[in-house]
Amino acid sequence: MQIINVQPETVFQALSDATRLRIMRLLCLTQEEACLCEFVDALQEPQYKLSRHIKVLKQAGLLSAWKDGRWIYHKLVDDTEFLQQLHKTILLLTDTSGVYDTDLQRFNERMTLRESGRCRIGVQNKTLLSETVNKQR
Amino acid sequence: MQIINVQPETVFQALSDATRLRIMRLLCLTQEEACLCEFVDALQEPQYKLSRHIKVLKQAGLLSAWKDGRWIYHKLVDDTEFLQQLHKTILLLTDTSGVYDTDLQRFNERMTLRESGRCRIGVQNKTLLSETVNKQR
DNA sequence: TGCATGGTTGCATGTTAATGCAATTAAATA
DNA sequence: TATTTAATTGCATTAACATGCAACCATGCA
Repeated sequence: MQIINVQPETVFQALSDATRLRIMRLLCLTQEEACLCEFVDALQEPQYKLSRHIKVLKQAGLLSAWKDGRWIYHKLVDDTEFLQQLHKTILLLTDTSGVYDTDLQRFNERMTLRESGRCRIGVQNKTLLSETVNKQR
Repeated sequence: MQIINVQPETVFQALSDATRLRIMRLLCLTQEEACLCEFVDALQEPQYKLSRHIKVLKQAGLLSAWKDGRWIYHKLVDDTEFLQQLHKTILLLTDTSGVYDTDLQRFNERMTLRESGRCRIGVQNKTLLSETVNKQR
């Protein structure tokens, strides 16, 4: 239902960005599904930035999503042998800088705030939100 | 001796180009080492173009090379579990357009021209060579 | 030592992509 | 129905990248 015709190079292109690799690594490690606000708190990156990176991963056929009210949960697509192998490969990346580990810790902490397995709060670090200027009228 | 500190995203960045994937796929399939002119005849792409793509792959720690006179042989680096897994993944890419297969056929044909396992001729398709303009004096 | 040849590279050009800001969309709730 | 809020997106800017052309480097051989 998802992947129709993604060029091989598009997949690797999607993985050629440090932030997108952090997202992928986190999902490979945890085998979880998560919404944008949880990614924001785990990676400590601006909401709009992660939103766009997730979009790229989705268009490359690497992620799928389902909607639950205002929350959209993202998870790995793993319905081909290629993708399963790719995930194994991503897990073998050496965490030289320690980011992957830090991301995982913050993610796990953030996951404790779920209620009955669902995200019920928004981004905790408010500085990472895009602000809407008060409309003067 | 080769990989010192290649960022994870640099590896995938190197694979995010169709031509570079063709080079990698060919080497994964054949487990061979080959010189530039052999790649040129196999992929039917300009010499300078492949030269630069091979350089990118080398800088990403994916290829290594050794010199034999005027010929330089390139081969896969596979001294880590990550790289071995990566090669498996590349082999699982579906050859939707059939390029990988065509490349392999032309490569195998080209390999029959080797003498005692060595390349002894240059690029066969001369239109793929960069030409030097005659110097007027 | 000069030439042929395998391979590399500087320069110019067009394209794609990442990011920040701020506005917008969409769904739940008061 | 107005407001809050999770998420997306248009716009502008900057940087990175692929490519073609033609010159250049480097090695072996006449």
